[in-house]
Amino acid sequence: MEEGRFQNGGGLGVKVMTDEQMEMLRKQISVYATICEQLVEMHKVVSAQQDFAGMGLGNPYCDPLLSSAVHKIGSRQRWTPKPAQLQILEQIFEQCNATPGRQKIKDITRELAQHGQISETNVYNWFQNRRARSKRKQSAVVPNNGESEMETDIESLKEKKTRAEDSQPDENTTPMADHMYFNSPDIGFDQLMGKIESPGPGSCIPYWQMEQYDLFG
Amino acid sequence: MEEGRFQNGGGLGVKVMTDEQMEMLRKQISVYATICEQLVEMHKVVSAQQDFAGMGLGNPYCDPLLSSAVHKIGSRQRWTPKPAQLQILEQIFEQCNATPGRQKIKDITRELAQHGQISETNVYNWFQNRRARSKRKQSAVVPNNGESEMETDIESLKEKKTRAEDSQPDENTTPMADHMYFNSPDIGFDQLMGKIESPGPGSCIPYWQMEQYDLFG
DNA sequence: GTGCTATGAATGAATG
DNA sequence: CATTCATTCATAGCAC
Repeated sequence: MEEGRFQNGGGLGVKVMTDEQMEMLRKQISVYATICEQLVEMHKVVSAQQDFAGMGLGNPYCDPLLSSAVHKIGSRQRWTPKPAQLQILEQIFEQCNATPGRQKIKDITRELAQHGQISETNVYNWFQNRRARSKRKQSAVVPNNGESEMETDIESLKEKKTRAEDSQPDENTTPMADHMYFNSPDIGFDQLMGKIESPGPGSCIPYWQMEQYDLFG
Repeated sequence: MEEGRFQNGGGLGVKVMTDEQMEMLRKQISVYATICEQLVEMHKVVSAQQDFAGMGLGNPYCDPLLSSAVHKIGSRQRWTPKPAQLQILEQIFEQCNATPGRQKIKDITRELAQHGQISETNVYNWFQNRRARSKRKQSAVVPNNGESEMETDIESLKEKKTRAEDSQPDENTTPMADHMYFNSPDIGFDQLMGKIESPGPGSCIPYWQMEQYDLFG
C-alpha cells in the first residue's frame, strides 16, 4: 500500500507503524478474538450435548485476563463530540445545510480542536451523518400525505436500482461476509472449522455453512 | 485505535510503541493462539465422540453470536465483496495502484466470479473507491509537510507520539493502553494464524494473512 | 444486564 | 477522478 516505510533505528526501543498497518493489526486481532469466541460457543453447545464426555478437560477458554486484554486492543473507540464541539457543529450546520468543502472542514476542525481531540474525518463524518439523517427524518415525517409523490424523497432513492444487472442480490450476497469489518469475521472461520470438522457423512450441515443454503429459502 | 484511519488533524500517520508494549501484545496474541488451539483440539475430540454416538443431530450449532452476523438474509441489494474476493482485490490493488483498464477489469471480474457473484461494475467501483479513499487518507496524513515525516528520525517520531493519536475522546481514560501499536515481526502473524487456519494449499489465503505490509523491513 | 436508541464510521454506488 | 449519497455496521449511553 502506501507509505509502508519506517525505519526504526534498528532495534531502538520503539517501533513505528502506519495507520493502515495499525488497522490491519486491529483486524487481525479482532478476527482472532472472534474466532475464539465462536469456538468457545460451539464447544459449549457440543459439550452440552455430551453429558458424558469432555468433563475432564477443564476450562481453558475462560481467561478473563486474556479477554479483557484483547478487548482493549481489538476494540476501537469512537470519537464523541464534546458539548462545546457539538454546539459549534450544529451552529455551522444550521448556516450551510450542506457538507462543507475540504478547506472548510479544515477550518472547522482546527477550531474544534481547541475543545478537544478531533480530526478532519470526524468533522466530515459528522456533517455527512447529520445531513443524511436530517434528510431522512424529514422524509419520514411525510410518508402518508404525499405517498404518491415520486420526486420528493424516499422513493426517489429507492427506485435507484438502475443498474440491476450489476449488483445481483443473490448468491453473492452472502450475509455472513457482510462487511469487511471483522466483528464477526466469518472469514477464516469456516476454513478453521474445515480443519476440525471431519464427520465425513454429509448428514448435517454445520451452522457455519448454513448460510449458503438458507439464504432465501 | 480508531484514530488510525485518518488524518489526525495534522499528526502523521504513524504510531509508535515500545518494546515493552510489543512484548505485551505478543504475549496476548500468543495466549490467544494457544487457546484457539486447545479449543480446536477439544472440538475435534468432542466431534469424534459425537460421531460414534450417532450424529443425526441435525443442526446442533445455533450460535446466536454467529447468527447475528448472518441476519438480514434477503435484504441486501448492494454487492458486498466476500473475504476471498476482497483479498484478491487488495492484492491487485497493491500491485497497480491505479484503476485497471477495461480488459483488466474483465479479467479480474472473471476471477472473482469464482468466489461469488460479481459484476464488472462492482470491480470498477471498488477500485475507484479504494483509490480515492486511499488517496484521501494519505493526503490527510501529510497535509502541509509534503515531506514524509518518516524520513526523519526515530527520535522525532518519539516526540510526536504525544500527538500521534487523533480521535481519542481525549486526555482521560487509558491514555496508553488504547494505543497498543504493533509493528514487529517478532511474532509471526502468518505463522500464528497458520496454526489454526491451515486451509487447503491452493485454497485462498485468509485476508488476515495478507502480508501487504513490509513490517519486517 | 438486557435491550433500545442515537450516532460515529465504513463503504458500495451515483453524480459532477 | 473528486464528491456526495444512501445504507449499514457497531457501539456508547441510557432506560428498564
